[in-house]
Amino acid sequence: MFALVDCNNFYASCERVFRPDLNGKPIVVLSNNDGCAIARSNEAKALGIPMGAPAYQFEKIFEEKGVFVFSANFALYGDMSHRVMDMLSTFTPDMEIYSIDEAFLSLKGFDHLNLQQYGLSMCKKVVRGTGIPISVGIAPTKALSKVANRIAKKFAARTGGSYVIDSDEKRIKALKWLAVEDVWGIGRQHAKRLRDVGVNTAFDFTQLPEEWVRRNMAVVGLRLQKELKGEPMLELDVPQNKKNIATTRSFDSNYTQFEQLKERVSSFAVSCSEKLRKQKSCCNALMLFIHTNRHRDDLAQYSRNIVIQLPFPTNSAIELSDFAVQALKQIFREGYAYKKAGVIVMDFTPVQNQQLNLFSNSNPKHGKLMQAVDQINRLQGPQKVRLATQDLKRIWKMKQEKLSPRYSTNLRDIITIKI
DNA sequence: TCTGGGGTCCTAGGACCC
DNA sequence: TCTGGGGTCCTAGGACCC
Repeated sequence: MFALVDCNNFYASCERVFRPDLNGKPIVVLSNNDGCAIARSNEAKALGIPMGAPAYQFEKIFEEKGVFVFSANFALYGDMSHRVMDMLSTFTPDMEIYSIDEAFLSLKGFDHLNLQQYGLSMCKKVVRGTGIPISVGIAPTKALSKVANRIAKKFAARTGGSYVIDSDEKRIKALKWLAVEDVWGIGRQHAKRLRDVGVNTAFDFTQLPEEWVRRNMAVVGLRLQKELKGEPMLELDVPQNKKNIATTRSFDSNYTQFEQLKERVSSFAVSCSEKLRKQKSCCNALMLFIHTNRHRDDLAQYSRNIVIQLPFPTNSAIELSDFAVQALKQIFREGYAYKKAGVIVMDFTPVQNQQLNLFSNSNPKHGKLMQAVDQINRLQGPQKVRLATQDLKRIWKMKQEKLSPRYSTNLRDIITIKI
């Protein structure tokens, strides 16, 4: 059996942990630049604020209904996530952290336990230890544990936050209840096609002939169908190094100057290089993209990307920044108002076994230098040491008007309790 | 005026090899 | 007039996830 544990309205719940006065109040967390709603408390959902809602379109509702709005505080959410995962890891030796707020737990060999109770004990321990409410779904396959989790959450009043699918009756009842577009692994495109052929529920999907599923949804769809029928096709995934690493941002305003973009692009490359070093990889290729604001049809549109193959594998901030700026020179055009850019590094090789090039190689001194930089930044705070090509004047700043304190990761932000 | 960011996997088809 | 068989690798595009 697998358990799928996920945190309820995770980002909103994190904000609530340190603001208990917000219990029962509507909360919305915004994306970078305070752009879109990326998390909502149940109360905010009830007000009809959809996922991804542009903040400016809902300002009036926020105001009128007294919604508490927060800028995304990833330092806080990342730390709270660690705490939750730590607690969960005490319930099984075998666990896969699936996302910032979700984990699959293997319950192999736990058959002697009352699994419903076991799920409830997870809820109790995690909420007590971290303040974050969770839901637990338990079933014989990963896909079914996702279904069970939905039920646990949706009917929390009855389930207490934990639900087990351990019989065919329960499985079929659950699948008949679940709309096909809500199945894990069925997105918009597949959902539409399925609805078109009269498949409305997860159960209908399991009744489709395998050839149809194979033809229209490939082996991924077939695997999913079997999982929903109760035949396990997916194991716990072991953590692997990333195959691509990206740093991309929308800008707070439109950029028209090469110099402005250059500073940002350089910073994105530096950020990628830090992530590369963290997983001890070098990259062999780098992609850069820039584009104007797609939502503005009154402005001239321009969008391009370019991939450059590097002459040698590297994770040096200096070298990657150079390559990114070279790439920018190739695709930058005057006369456009740029709104977003990003650097994506690809085609990794491990640091230990680099293929050297006869004619040009990564500067051997950079390894030591980067180590020193990483160490300083780790101790003194991010971005203490930067490249001169980066935005030294700090002319840009992400819009974050409603940022909460970093309660759990910054000494200055620790709460004081008056007794 | 204001609209996020970061990932994965699979497949078909073209280019190439012997 | 007749014109094989069996592979691999790469890439773009499509689908999905949180």
